[in-house]
Amino acid sequence: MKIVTYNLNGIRARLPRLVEYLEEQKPDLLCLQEIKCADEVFPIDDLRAAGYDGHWHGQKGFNGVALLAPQGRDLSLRRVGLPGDPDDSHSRYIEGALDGIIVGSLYLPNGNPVGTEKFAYKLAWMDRLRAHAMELLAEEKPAVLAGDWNVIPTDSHDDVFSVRAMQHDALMQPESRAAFRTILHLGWTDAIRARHPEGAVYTFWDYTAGCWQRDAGFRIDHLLLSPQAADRLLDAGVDKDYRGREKASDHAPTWVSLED
DNA sequence: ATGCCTCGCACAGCGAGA
Repeated sequence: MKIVTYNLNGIRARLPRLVEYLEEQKPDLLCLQEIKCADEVFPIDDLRAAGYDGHWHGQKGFNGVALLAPQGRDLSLRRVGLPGDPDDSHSRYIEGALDGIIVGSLYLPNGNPVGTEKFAYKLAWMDRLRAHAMELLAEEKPAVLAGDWNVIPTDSHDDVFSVRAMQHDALMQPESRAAFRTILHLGWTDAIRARHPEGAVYTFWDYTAGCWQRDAGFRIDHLLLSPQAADRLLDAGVDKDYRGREKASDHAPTWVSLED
């Protein structure tokens, strides 16, 4: 079972890339982020024509998350929105289940600039995610928390092309990393690092300054596995070549394969 | 120190991204 997380940076601008991905990779479950559209203009007809269906939680212009699975598969919707703050207006979390596996698609706040209310919002959102991640573990089922976590886990070149270039970014701050580690240490497994303990595995390359061409990327799209999911881990990786195609997102699809 | 590029919005540049 191939589960993919893909930050699209606009589902309408990326529709040819997305349909191509579905046809070429045939994922069992796709977690989307930054769809950047209101619910009523989500291009569900185009996705159904490509053989997929799903659930989405949109927002005009910004954010937005979704879950897709092949038509005919029983993808159920468990939750829209992250619990813990009824006043939070950002569409950043949606959760479903397929074949007994719980899957959350999350778009964690970027948090820049550091020292502003945006950074405080990021940390508060991460604390809400921690609480929900605990609730999920208590179910003792296979679960995957997949998405754009907007955290570069370490200073290693395996995670970031240049510490110096990124050191003041919200993705690299000790507080962001501590919150990420706190969630991991509840009992979640970082699927990419479980399968690739060493070596650069980047998931994002900025559009500017020729970052893609010189492989100046970093790792911020993560799939975290509950113990029951980690027991079934077969492989994980990044479908990197989609980043180099025409009208690409600045993120590459990142995936995990679980034993059926 | 800022722009680099790209998106959506709305139809001109601007906010946001990371």
